[in-house]
Parts: sequence; structure tokens; C-alpha cells
Amino acid sequence: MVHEVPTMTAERFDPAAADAKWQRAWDEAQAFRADSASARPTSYVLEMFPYPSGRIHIGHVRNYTMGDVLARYKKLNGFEVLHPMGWDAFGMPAENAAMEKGVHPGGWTRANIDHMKAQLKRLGFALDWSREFATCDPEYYGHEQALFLKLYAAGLVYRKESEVNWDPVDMTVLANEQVIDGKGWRSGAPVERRKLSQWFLKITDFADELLEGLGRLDAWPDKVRLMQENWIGKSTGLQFAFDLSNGERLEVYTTRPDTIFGATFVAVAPDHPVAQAVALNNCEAARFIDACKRGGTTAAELETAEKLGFDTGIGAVHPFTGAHLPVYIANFVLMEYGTGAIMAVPGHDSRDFEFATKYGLPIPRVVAASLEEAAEPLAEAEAGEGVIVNSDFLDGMSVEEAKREVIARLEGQGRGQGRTVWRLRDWGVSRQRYWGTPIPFIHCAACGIVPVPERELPVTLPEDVDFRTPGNPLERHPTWKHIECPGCGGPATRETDTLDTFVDSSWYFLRFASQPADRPFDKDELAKWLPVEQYIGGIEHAILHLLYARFWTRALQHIGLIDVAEPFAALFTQGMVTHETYSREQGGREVWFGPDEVERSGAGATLKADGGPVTIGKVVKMSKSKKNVVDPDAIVDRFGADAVRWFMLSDSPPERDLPWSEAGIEGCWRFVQRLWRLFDFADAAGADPALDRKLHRTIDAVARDIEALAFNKAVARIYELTSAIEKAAPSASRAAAIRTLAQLVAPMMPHLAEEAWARLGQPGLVAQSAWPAVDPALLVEDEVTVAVQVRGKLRDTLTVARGLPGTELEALALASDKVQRSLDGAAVRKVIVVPDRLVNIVA
RNA sequence: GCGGGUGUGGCGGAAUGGUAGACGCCGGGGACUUAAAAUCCCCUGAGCCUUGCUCGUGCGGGUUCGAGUCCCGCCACCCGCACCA
Repeated sequence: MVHEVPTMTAERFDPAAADAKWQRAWDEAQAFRADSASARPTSYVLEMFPYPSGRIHIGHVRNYTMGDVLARYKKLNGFEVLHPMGWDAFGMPAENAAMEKGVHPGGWTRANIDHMKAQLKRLGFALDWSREFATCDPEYYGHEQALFLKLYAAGLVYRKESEVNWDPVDMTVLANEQVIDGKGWRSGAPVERRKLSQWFLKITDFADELLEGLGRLDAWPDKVRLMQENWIGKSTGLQFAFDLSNGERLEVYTTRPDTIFGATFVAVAPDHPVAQAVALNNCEAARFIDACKRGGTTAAELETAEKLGFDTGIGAVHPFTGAHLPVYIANFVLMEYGTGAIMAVPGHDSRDFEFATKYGLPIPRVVAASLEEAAEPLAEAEAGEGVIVNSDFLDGMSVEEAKREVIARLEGQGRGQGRTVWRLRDWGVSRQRYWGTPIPFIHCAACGIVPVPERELPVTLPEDVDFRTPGNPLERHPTWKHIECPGCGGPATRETDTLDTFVDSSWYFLRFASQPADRPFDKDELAKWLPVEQYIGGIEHAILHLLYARFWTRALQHIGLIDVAEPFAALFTQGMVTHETYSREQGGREVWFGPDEVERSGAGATLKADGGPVTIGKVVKMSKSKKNVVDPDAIVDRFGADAVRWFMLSDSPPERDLPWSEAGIEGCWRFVQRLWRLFDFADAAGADPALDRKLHRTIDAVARDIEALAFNKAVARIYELTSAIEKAAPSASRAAAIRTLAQLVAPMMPHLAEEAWARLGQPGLVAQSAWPAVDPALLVEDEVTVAVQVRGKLRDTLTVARGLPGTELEALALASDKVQRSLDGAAVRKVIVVPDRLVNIVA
């Protein structure tokens, strides 16, 4: 597939020439510039902007190709389309590069952006580059600082001393969301707990709204909505106080007040004040608490962790029965959730069951399938629905009735009240890093925390920094942080923490839509574009990025800066690009080879270097360690942008993984050439009604498939139409079909489409043409094939005029030889006729 | 453990309860060519007693004239969460 022939011929499409030519033509025509003043209906198509790591990954190519098809299609349909691109440019890798290679994070980042931008340009994406920005541009992060100060003024930003997740390798604080199985999401190092003063965003103020809003995001994947719902973690229940035998009171929280008569013990977290108090005079208790703290926090350790408890000897008085329940310190109770203390109901909670079994505590049943089964023993905790039993005044009630009754009674006693508890915590945004947005605050010994005055924004990063020692270079910088207090004029210091980079990506879609110099955005201009009509990206952002972006949007709406509540009307999460792996046992270990080191034939594969066989392994996500990566530049060089784009859209549904294969891309390359040859035809006269129908059905189907993001189906339709055109005899219909085909493939193969459009003598750019109109009369066939079944099994088919009455269809079906043979003389009992589709004869 | 998803030829996958396997890849056969590449045509779920018949959408049941599709019960794999009271 080497392109020795540099010129375009009727027989051969040359992407090396065509791609650059049309990319230049689009640039010169500013074909994809979004005009906020346009009178057309608007459409905002957005793909998650990339982190400038150095090179575009094939996953980016898939993501951006999907968005591009949609954006181009929308434009053909008369929309003013906003399809922007930029760079999520702050973050750790730039600092790592600075530490490893001695380069400046800014220089490293900008060089990466330049390279990746050139890579994206080669793929011919219909992007409005005039709106490009990087989040590390002082203009961008300066506006971010202004927004942060506005949220502060509105009481949505606060500072508190708190125990934080400290990553000892990256030497920074992590949000709860960035701790995975007790390890840092980037470094993988076990996270430590430290006390630090941190900046927080009050996302919990919006917990209810964020949860409720999910219900209206019906163009989001259910999976993502569910993940966010679980993350927000709303639960409703009862908080009430037990009187303790030592004269104190103990607040507990439960979601199952209906099971209160089944409570047989009370448990507190090891760091609960009650536990701490006991430990003061009891060294055995202190030792137990210490042991609990040493327990691991990884998933595996938690799963196997035994339920352990320490009996404090204190009794808790049951509010209804007056019974004294033992109070335990228990390792499975969390201080961070609820009140850090629980009423334990072993009969109906699996953890309590396990604990009670171990310590020989009673396990009464208080919920049963029916009143008759009140005495049935419990073999395991039953958390389901049922009727309340063995519970005094609750007996016979449903779970829901009993919950209401218990809450009402304890509220009446002034002992407790109904309460909603959330799993969601406030978002800690302080990072002890250099390469991020400086948090615009000043610490003054006299005035305390002072916001940087707006006229002094942006607070820019100093250029002269040193990365030879770990930690925050801003902290060590000789002059940067020393400043006069804007309040009292005395000596003060700047905040040296920078913002979590997820803040940068929480409002970039607003800045794309509107970018005045003096403000973050213009409210009226935003109203023209927002919400994003279609957002496309990876499932890995289902919680963090998407929840934060939703929060920022709501917070900005709350303070009146914008008029939208939800930033992304529709969300699509695309699958990964995968590739088979090649390996060989060598010196007792598995050695991996890249696709370019291997010769792949039908059944097997050999290593180019020595001709020996290699094992073809599983098709998995592309990764450096397995060496199963393909480089976008290399494949664009070989096959051109259109074949690569076509591959990205073919075969696999876009939400599933797409296995890359050499054979597959070669097939796409052949199709590009096959299409090209089709455009070499002589005009002819005469109609071809069958081809007309095929064409219009294809236009209609491709449009619906693109709108549903079912690109693989659109691709299949285009293959079918191409075959039909190839087989058709020359006619005016055929000529029209070929012209229309150029438009149908324009969103997917824009370069070939432009070249063909020009070759056919059509005016202007196909990218700016109008999507072909469908003639509804041509969507229906005048002949249909009807299936004829006997006892539900296919025996024959009939080709008849569409709309043939059922009685006639039935007669034709019964007259069929094949039907009669199959019936073999049996009496017909019933005939089901579905006009234009099928006849089923039941004998 | 809880929650969610997926399961269809050698592979990626089509299929408003109505002809299972569209379309692509791989493979096979043929045409063209001195030859190869490219291109074009045909075949390609399995089996059999091959005008045709039987079986076939993870497994077992069910509803229906008719089930890949709906219902019940399993199995396998993938993803998310993780002692959240």
C-alpha cells in the first residue's frame, strides 16, 4: 500500500494529495466556523477534549470521528454547528516530565499541543479552530479564578482543616473520587491520611438537585445515570438517641426503623467519641481500636475482613421495650457515615447477622412473608419486603407503614427525627502542585483569608521554577508567594495550592461557546448554544468529570451567571479500540510484539525478524505493556484519513469495543478506491425505478442511523447502495444516485466526498451542501416478499404486489406446492395472515 | 456481597414478536494476466438420505399460530461500587 503514484487518476484516489488539498480548502473557506449571530437553529456537538500527553491515541481518533460525523451531518441539515476543540492542559504528567527530563511543564505541554493539533488536522475533522484554547492559558485560568471567587462570595467555597487522602508518591492530596481501592488513581501508591487545611467546593449543597436532575437526562446512558445515583447515595431513615447506662446519650442512624424491635445490640465506630472515652480507662479497648485502624482498606482486605467487636459493658436502653442492649465497638462501623453508630438488627442486615453469629447474640425475626411465619427461624439476614412480626404495636404493618410509625413515635417523644443521609462529600480541590490554576487567595496574619481582588487576576504561575526536589515548587519559590495584603497592606503570602484539574474541565464547554476577553463568558451568547446537544467521550468519566461539570453548571446557574441547569442534553460513551496481542515464551517469560513486528496471515502469525511463529493472544485494550498499539500517524500515512475514519465507524456498534485489524483497514482502503471508481461514469438517460427506491430508502436510513449514532448500520447501508449502483445499468437514476452517494459519505469520508463532488462538477463544497431530500413515495416498494409458514416453519415465499388483500394472499399460499407437500393432507385449522409480511398455516 | 450489562457463523456484527445470520472481515473456487498485484464474478451456520429435509441465537422451562426478541429459573464473561447501617 505504498503510494508511488502521486497523482489522482480516474482509477485511483490518492489521499496524500486529496487530504491536504481539502483541509486547506475548508480552512480558507472557514467552513466550520461557528457564528453565534447566525439565524439558523444551533447544534453544539462536543467530544471530551484531550489531555496533551504527547500524541493522539487511536481512541481519540474514534471519539472525534464519531463527533465529526454528527457535526458534519448537522451542518448539512441546515444547523449552525459548534464543534470546538481545545486542551485539558494542566496536570501531573507535565510535572513528571519536568522532573524526569528537566524541561518546563509549560514548554512540554505546548510542544505536545502543537504536535497533537497537527495530528488532528490530518484527520480532517470539521472543527472550529478559532475557538481553540488550552486550560493552561492565563486567559482561561484567570477567568476560572474569577468564577472561583464568585462561588466563594456565594458561600459555595470554603476552607477547612480536614483529614485528607495524601498520595506519598505524587506528594499531593487526592479527592475521594481519585482514591481507588485505597490507592492513588495516578500513582497507584497506598494513600495515607493527613490533616491539612484544604479548599472545598460545596457540591453537597446540590446533592438533591444533582440526583433529581438525573431523572430528566433521558438521553444519557442508564448505566452512567445509575453510577452517579449510587455515587450521590441518597438514603432516608431515622436518627434517634439511645439512653446509655452511663447516663449519656448515643445518636444512631438507621434506614430500617421498622426493624427496631429486632435490634439486639448497638455498635459504634472505633473512632467514635463513646469508643474513645471507653479506651481512656480500658487498655484492652484501646488495643482493639488500634487494631481496627491498622486494618487494610483495599477491596480484597475488606471483603475478607472478619467482623470484630469489643463489648464496652455499656448498655443502651431500647426506646420501646426498655431492654438493655450491649454497646460494642465494631470494626465495620464507619465514623464518616451517618452518626458513626448503629442499632444492629441481625435478622435483617447481613453484617449484623455475621457479627451476632460470631458473638452469640440473639437473632430475632421481625419481618416475615406472612404473620403465620413469625416463628420461622432465620438462616441468613432477610433484607426484603414483608409484614412486621414480633414487634408489639407494629405487628401486621408493611415495612413502609412501620417505618412511618416508628419515626412518628420517636419524633413525638423528642428522641429522634426522620433524616436524609448522603454518601456524596464536598469536593476537595486543593492540590500541592505547580502545574495547575493558582487558587486566588492571600493569607494575611492580620486579615486572615483574603480573596485576590478581581482587577489583579489572573494570578499567573511563575516561570522560573525548579523541579529537582519533590513537593510543590510554588511553596519553595523565593519571591512568588510574598505579597502585600490587599486589605491592610501588611506582609502576606499567596495560597500556594492549585486547583484540581477537574475544575478546569468543569466549565470549558461554556468557554467554547462564548469567549469574551473581559469575562468568562457572555450569558446571552451561551443561551444560543447550551446545552451541548451531544457529548461524546469515554465511560471512564462517568462519575468524576460528568458529576463535577453538572455541579459547576448548577452552581453558576445558582449565582445567576448562566441560564442552564444541565450542561449535556445527551451523552454517549464510546467503546475502546482493541487489538489482538502477539507474544512468545522467551527465557521463561512472555515477550510481547507489536503489530508492525509481526506478519499476520489467515490462521497464524510469524515474527518478521526471524520468521518463527508467535502466539495470537486475546483482543484487548491497546496498551504499551502489551505493545498492541497502532499509531494514528502511521495508518493515516498508509491509508489516508478517509479509510481510517471509515474503519472507526464500521462493524462494531459505537458503544462497544472496536477490534483494530490490519485486514479491516485494508478492506476500508479497498472500499475508498471502489467508491472512487464509481464516480468515473458517463451520463445517461432513462429512469431506473428500483434504484431510485433503493437510493431514497438509503438516504432515509443513513439519516436515521447517524442521528441514533448507529454508525455501523449507516456504513452497512452505504455498502448496500454502492453494490446496487455498481450493478445498475447506466441511466439518469444511476447518475443521480452517484451524485447523492457523494453527499451520503461526506460526513464519514469528507476528503473523498469533496474530490468526487468537484469531479462531478457540483458547485461549492460538499461539506456546505444540503443533505439530500427523501421522496416519501419512494420509501415503499410496490412488490413485497411474503413468507409462507406451515406450523410456524418457513416453507415458501411469495412475491406479490404490495397491499394484496389477506384473502388473496391466503389463497396463493394454500396453492403453493411446497405448502401442500408440507401439509401432507392434514386439515387446515387456522390461517394467520399479516398483509405484506407473512402467512402462517396451522394444521 | 450489591448494582448494571453482555451472550447470535471462523471473526466484528444485522434483525418494529413475523423469511435468523443484512453489511464487513477471514476462507474457498473461478475470470482477467506471461506472472503477480489490483479488479471482477460465484460460494461460504452445522448436519443429512441434497427437487429437499433436520438442527441452530449461552443452558432449562414457559407464553404464543409464530420467540434471538416477551416471562420464569440457571450458567458464563465484562463493567461499576464496596462494611454507606
